[in-house]
Amino acid sequence: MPQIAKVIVDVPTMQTNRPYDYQVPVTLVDVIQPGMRVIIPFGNGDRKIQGFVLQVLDQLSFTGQLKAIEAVVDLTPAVNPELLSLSDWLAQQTYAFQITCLQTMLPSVMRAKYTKTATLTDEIPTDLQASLFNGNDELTFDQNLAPDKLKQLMQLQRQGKISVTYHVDNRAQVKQLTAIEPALSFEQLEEARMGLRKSAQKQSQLISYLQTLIDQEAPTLLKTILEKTTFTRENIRIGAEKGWLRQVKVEAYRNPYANAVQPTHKMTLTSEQETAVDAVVQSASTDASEVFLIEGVTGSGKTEVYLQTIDAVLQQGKTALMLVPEIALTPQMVQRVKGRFGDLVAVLHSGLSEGEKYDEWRRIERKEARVVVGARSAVFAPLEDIGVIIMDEEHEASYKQDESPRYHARDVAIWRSQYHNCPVILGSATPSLESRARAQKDVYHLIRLTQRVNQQALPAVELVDMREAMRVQKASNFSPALLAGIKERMQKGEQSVLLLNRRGFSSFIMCRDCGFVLQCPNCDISLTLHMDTHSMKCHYCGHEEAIPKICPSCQSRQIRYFGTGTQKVEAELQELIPEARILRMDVDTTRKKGAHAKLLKKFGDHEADILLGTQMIAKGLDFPDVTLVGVINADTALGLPDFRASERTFQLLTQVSGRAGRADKVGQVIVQSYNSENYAIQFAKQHDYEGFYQYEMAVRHRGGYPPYYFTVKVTVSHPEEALAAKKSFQIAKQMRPILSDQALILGPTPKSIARINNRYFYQIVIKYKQEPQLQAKLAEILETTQIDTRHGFKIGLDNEPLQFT
DNA sequence: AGCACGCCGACT
DNA sequence: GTCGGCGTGCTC
Repeated sequence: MPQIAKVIVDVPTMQTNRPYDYQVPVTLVDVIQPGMRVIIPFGNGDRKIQGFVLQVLDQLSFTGQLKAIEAVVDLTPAVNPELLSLSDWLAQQTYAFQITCLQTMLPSVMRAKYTKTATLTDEIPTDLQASLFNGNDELTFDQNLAPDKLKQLMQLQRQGKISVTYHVDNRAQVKQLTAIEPALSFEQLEEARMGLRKSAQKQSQLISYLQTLIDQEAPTLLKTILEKTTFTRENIRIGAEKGWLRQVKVEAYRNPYANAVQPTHKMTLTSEQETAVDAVVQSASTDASEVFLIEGVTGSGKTEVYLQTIDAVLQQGKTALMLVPEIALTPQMVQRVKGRFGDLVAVLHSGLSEGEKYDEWRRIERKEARVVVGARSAVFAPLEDIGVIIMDEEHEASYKQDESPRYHARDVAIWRSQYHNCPVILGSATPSLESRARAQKDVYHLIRLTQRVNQQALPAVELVDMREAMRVQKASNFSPALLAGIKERMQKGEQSVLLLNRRGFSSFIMCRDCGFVLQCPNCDISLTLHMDTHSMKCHYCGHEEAIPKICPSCQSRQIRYFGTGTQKVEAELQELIPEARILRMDVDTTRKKGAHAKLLKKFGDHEADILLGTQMIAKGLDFPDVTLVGVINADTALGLPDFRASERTFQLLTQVSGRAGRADKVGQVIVQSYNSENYAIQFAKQHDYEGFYQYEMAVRHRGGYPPYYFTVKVTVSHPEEALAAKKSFQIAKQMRPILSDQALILGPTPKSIARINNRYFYQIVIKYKQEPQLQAKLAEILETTQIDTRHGFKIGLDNEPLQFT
């Protein structure tokens, strides 16, 4: 009976965002399964593209001429049934194309690359063949093909002198290594030895060696033999030639953590920790999908709770998924988990090469790894039979992807937990207001860890009012109190960590005579100074140019740096304390792979007194000799027009405060600010999350913000500002009639950076409580504005956006 | 996305 | 007359 496959094709547009029917060729009838990738002809020219099989049916719903599947890419489905249905839900939830969702769930190497080649089928003038085809009869189309050559090719195509073929390249390469195994039995080898000449010492040795390998299950890697024995490549080759041994290819995993990991052991739990573990494990064994919110002060041992929960779940024969913000996925963290569960752990994060990520993914897929630790996209790890999903630092904004599909890993985690009937742990010292409010309403189960494991008091936080400090001294980033603190630690041989809250701050260049600021030609934003590359860069579009020596506007030479970059602060501190050994950690010094870990190791080895950095130093670092944490500018985020500014400031301050004085030494925190009376700073000083939560909830209630309201953001962009504005007003007007009186439309307003990459952005934010028609209307708007994309419009939807600026 | 088709202005 | 510009529709 004829088989039909429903296929999602790799053409990310609104119109092709639906399954297409394909004939399954007889040869593939028993091969093709849902979730496999296939290569299919698509469109008029039958160009070859990749697609995902959704279902295989024996009935067809399509009445036209079917095309047949060309080939299968996978031997086993790349996407299992769970993830297939997750992709469907995700597409609905985030208004993204299903193909984009499917590709997001897989390692990037599994995304197809397409090439197009022209082959000569007829005689053409030799000079043309020489210039166009380089004398060959085949040519690959690519972007840098000169326009005139492209014209010539099109002409040839019209004359029917070339044929165009499409290729789908699969970049996912399995790394293979050569290994050997004995090809004969012990006795046969002995016989072979008899046939040798007396002088063939090495060959005899090889036979003996092979005999020792006979009982081994797996083939031995050639690499290992060459390293550990005296046999050479040539010896092995002769062995193979004489039929004593077989050379086989084995799949190798690129193991990014090949170096031995220190095993770590279970720690004794405090009674609070134990209660937490028990509650979750209890839930795991009842097949319920509860969400636990663990609100635990810094140092309360949340990680140990996670690890012991994972341990219990593994013992139930299930698997575990642990999500960590990218920035917290430090070598320290990985070591800790690997140390506990060894080779059962797969790690997924952006520091791995594409190939390494693919290998880790395959280890999970083949059930060799049963614990996955990773950043946001690890939430799609193909684990089966999940027993618990953990999300550490659940308040972190990096769990939300800021490109399509704009999903929040927390939502995906909860979806998967319902599929697997397993608990979710959301852990944080400073939970997001959304999660904490859900716990209040008993949607989540709240567990509070109030005791620190070492029973030590939280460090004292001292606020320094910079307005005051600046009155008595000249402008500086360092108050006398902070400087004194740093010097004191240096004398005691202890260390300091300094945080530069960089949000909304960076160094730019301004002319002191005319006030000219160097701007990006494509975006409405000033260029940022980068000392390491000696250039000015745009952080939005990547535009780069030389640092001007004279002002382009008034030709003055008085063009100077402004703002507070880490480099500038480092220079100032060095000047103030010449003998200080300072390590700077920011985007520039950690760009290279492994640089982050190297810097941290240096600091851990006491090669520096001071670690100076941006947000990235706030998370997860654990150095016993750090007894002072200084926050250079606590309140830059507070000035931003974002209702989450206070929450972010509170979270950041609490986070860094926890970095001071672990182990046996007392810690101190010095926070410099221009707004020390601000409630976020005050509650952070008191280490009072619950107080902050109550206060902030009241603020959100008054302003009508989440978690009291749901939000959705519509962004419209166009190269012409007036058109972008007009379209956004049109959309707002369409929305109004279907919304109830409870819903509010904010805007349209231009984005705070109105122009990015030569496009103007306008946005609308809809705040609502319950709008049954909203989702359908938004989907409809995406559908109807489809035509406008032809005229340069881009319309994007962001469900529950984290960025409002 | 990328291709064909079809309608208009500028050319051999 | 036709070549080739782009606007429009469609892809199982």
